[in-house]
Amino acid sequence: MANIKQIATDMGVSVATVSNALTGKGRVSMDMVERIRKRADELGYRPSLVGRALRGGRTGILGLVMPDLTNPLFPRIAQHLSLVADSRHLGILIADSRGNSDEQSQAIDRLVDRGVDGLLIVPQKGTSPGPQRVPTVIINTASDPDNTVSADHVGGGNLIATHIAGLGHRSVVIFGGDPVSEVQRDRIDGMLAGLKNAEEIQVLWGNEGEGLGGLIPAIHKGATAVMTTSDLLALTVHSHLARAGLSVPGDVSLTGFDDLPLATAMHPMLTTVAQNVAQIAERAIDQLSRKISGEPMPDTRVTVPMQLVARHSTANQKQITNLEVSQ
Amino acid sequence: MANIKQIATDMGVSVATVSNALTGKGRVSMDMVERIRKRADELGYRPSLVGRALRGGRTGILGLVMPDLTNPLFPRIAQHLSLVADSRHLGILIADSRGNSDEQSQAIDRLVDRGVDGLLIVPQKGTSPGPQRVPTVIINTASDPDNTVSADHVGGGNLIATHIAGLGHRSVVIFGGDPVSEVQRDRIDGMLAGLKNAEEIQVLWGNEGEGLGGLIPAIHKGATAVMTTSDLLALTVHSHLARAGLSVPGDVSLTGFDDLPLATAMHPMLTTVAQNVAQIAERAIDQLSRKISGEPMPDTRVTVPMQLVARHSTANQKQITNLEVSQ
DNA sequence: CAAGATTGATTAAACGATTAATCTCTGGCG
DNA sequence: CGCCAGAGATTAATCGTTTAATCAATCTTG
Repeated sequence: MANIKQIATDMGVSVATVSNALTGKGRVSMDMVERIRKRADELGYRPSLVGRALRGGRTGILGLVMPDLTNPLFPRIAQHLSLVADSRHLGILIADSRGNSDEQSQAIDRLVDRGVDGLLIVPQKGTSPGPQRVPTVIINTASDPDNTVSADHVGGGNLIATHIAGLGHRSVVIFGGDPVSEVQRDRIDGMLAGLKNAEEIQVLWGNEGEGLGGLIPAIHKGATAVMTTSDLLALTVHSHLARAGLSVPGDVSLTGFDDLPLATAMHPMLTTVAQNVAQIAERAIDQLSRKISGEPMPDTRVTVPMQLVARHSTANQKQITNLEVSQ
Repeated sequence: MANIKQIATDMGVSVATVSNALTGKGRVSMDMVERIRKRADELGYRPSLVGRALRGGRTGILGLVMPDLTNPLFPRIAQHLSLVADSRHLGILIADSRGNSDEQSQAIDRLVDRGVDGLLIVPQKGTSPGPQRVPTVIINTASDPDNTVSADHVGGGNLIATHIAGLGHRSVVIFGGDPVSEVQRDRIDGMLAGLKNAEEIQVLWGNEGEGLGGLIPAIHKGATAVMTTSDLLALTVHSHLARAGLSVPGDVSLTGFDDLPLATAMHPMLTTVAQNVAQIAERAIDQLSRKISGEPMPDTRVTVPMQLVARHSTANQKQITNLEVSQ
């Protein structure tokens, strides 16, 4: 591998001059700059980022800590983070927190040992990592303390609930996966806010088939819409409705959350709410870069709006139900 | 941050002695080793991996190149790779190849510039990256050239086809997403091999709703099972069958591939085939580490068996169909 | 034309570790 | 007593870069 010394001896100048010529700092004649650049190109010279890191005290690498990634949304975040990082000439080192907060801090330690300049943390459900030895930005849990970049889960809940209310639904079931998750609680809070004119709201919890017992009875008692806190949950609900002979959206409207790939694979395609993952990634890296370079922070908590994706699993409230309700 | 020099002056010895004491190399008295270790602990000393990398020529970092990750399997691979890497004291730097092979080589360049010791590449569909400047292992495309670690897609296809054949199905539809994908072609090859006693096999291609036109007619002509090359595809097929009034597995058996989270969220739960992602990750990093350290390679291509996950979307062939066939 | 400013380059230290080569003892042995 | 071996430590080079300090030569200016 060609290094700066090689170029220097080739051109009969000092390494300092080469460094200055290539980085554009210091004072070097136009002529010299050009010749050095040329030679560097010929040799296919690539500066050693390791050498640079040692001297400069910055590796240009960000650490990304993710929880157990059963949630299909995380990879998309990772993908966009990596895209944005690239464009800023940063690298991303990943670590897995394996579903518990002990491993989470170990993962963080390993990243810090490797000399990352900052940390991006998607925290375990229900935990919020304390202050770290390096600049840190938390992703995606709006209820967390400062230094957080997050989708507006409350706003998203509100958005989709308003959609449902606008279709005339007055009796609604809300189905959540896990009460420990701040994200899910936020979403439900938003839904409740958006449903303030509803006549009957029932909140059920449970995942992977549990807690579905209350669903069918609720519908027979007049509920005309089911709102879930995740597309995966919506799929489960959909299957159960189908088995009970209830059609979507004919008999009951159904909504998800996150706009996962399965939302368009289902039939009818799922009405859901999408996170602007690209923007979350961008803002997160923006914030982190600012912290690293010690710039003043304009706002310490950033919230990115969500977007309603209306598809075919929601429809106007049926007339029959209308009659029942108006009795 | 405490460094080796700090410890050295604290103890009144040279940095070389400290380094030797902490790494266990060179000649240092027991007594000295103990005292140095103690002081290092007190200071919370962590060696600078950057300094070490510069001197040693190895960063201890592996680059992971992933294609556009709409495929929900990739994140699981990434997760396990990160786990295995940890246990070997390696780091993983990620890069996204954004769906085309140009960006893929740029992503590789960036990783190499960062000084990774080796590359793990999950290639774009239909492309196979040529030889690289650093040791490389390709993941998950068995039809690729050497240096590949992959699930046995052919074997997996065979496995699930044998399951279907064993249930008495003789007329089968195979549904693939994208003929460009080597992986999917391998899977289908395996299925065909496992169905050699079948009487009628129809292969259809298409994703996101396309190509489904031929499905219902095929079933009315006597097909009793549909096999797909992906769980996502299976979900789409399932919805279409339901709309046509056909039940799974009552009227027709259905299979997926990969055992994604949605496989258990569906109803009935999907019979599918699972990749042993943990083992793939382990073997991949094993191979790569060997290449990096220049050890002789026992086998250049590694194949990891897949596993049948029989759930409730497959059942014995119906009697009615039996009659039809036996006419 | 002398003093000071400017330009273009060099020197050398620094970042944090590893390691080959060297040095200084002490003890063993003939 | 003299010599050698080996233990235990040090010295100094090295990895590839950046950068403050310095120097020599040229240009400006009163």
